[in-house]
Amino acid sequence: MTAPVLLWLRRELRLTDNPALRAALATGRPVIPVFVLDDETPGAWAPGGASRWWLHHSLAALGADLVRLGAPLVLRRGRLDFEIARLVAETGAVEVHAGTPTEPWARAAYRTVIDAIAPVKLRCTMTALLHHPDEIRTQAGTPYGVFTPFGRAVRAHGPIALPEPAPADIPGGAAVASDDLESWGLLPAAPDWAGGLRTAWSPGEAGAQARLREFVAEGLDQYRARRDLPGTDGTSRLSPFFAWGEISPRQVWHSSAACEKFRDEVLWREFAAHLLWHNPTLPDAPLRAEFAAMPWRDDQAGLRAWQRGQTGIPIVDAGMRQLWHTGWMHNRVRMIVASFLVKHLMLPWQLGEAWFWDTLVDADLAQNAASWQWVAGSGADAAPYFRVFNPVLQGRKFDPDGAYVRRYVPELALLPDSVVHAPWEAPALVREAAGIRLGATYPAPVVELAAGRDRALQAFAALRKVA
DNA sequence: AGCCTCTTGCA
DNA sequence: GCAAGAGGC
Repeated sequence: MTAPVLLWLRRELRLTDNPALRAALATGRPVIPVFVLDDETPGAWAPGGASRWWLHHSLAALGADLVRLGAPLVLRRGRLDFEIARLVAETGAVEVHAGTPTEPWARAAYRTVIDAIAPVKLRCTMTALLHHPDEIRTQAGTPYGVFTPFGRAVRAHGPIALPEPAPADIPGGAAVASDDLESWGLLPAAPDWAGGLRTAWSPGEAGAQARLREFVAEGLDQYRARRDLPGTDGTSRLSPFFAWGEISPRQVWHSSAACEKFRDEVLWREFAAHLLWHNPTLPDAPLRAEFAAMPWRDDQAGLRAWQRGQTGIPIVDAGMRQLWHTGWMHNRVRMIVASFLVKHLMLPWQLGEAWFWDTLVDADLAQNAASWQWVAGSGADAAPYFRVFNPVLQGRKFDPDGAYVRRYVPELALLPDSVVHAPWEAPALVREAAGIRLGATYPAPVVELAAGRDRALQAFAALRKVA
């Protein structure tokens, strides 16, 4: 019998346009697909709670698809290098095919896998990005640090390869023992907090394809006009499918030719991944060194109010509650809540990054780190330090009828549009008529907005002076 | 991918 | 009295 190859799937949980799968099939050998759950090697960046919920359903869907195609998915739990080496030994595999890792911890781990399986080779193919980060560089040969020229360079780099269809069948190898997915305990049990996630999402490749089709058919032409309005269904909501590689950026790119504004968002994703590639400490340390001296505050109560959506600022609380209940937050609101944490509360962006990592179904190391640093002002192409989002003005501008706030902060539902984003501005009689008592039925603001803004501007200005 | 203040133009 | 645009932070 022909010796098999392993197809090690990690964050490319799809059959459509999966170059690693294609490379494995091209060997002409039986293919044994494997997924290894390793909660040790990633350290702080092991998947968070919401990501684990998603992963469970994604693996269940992929497993069913792979059975149908003839190559059942093998699940193992343990250190990546041990488990891949063990599987090579068990199966007599002559090669291991995988997606090119993009996270710094994974890039290091794959080097230990290479040592552990030698002389069997690990063959990596880029599955997560349009281009390998080394392909996109400035004339001077340096990585791009500003989005606009980066995007221009990607667009000028040549046509994006067309997506490959899923194979009709996969020649499987001899049977290999697999863990039972249920035994991994990826789903929350006591308490089961995933009710809102189940309502909001259909994880897995079929769900990804359905969502893409629906967005292209019904949302793409309105994207530019509605993308910033959190009360509407104006964004693609593809991010969680991207996070586990249930859809490929090439497929999304080629499906969205009718809207360059949306393609820009695909390129922002690409930009963040390239930034992390070239700056491995991006998730932990400010890219601009002078930000290490930022006098962040220590405020457990403020952090907790932010996490729970109890800051007393309606649009912030709506966003944080949307995140808690659905595992996702509208992008416009992500910028608002992040700015509020980092600037008005002056809490370190790493605390927000960690909370998002645990609660987002689309948690992605590069996107999360690059975006938090962008808001904090410490990242590449960052928002200037003096750019402080005013959550009341943002709310009035992007949620003018308060639909979003009312949906996620129902205790404010009866307030008139004019004050729904600033209940403290409402005359006492208006608040009373709406059933609101500040500090009782809804929190008083944890920080006075003008004072918080001034405090942040002063701290950031001092930082700039030092630099 | 901001906010604020000031100015201008018009009612 | 205000909306809209310019320019500084």
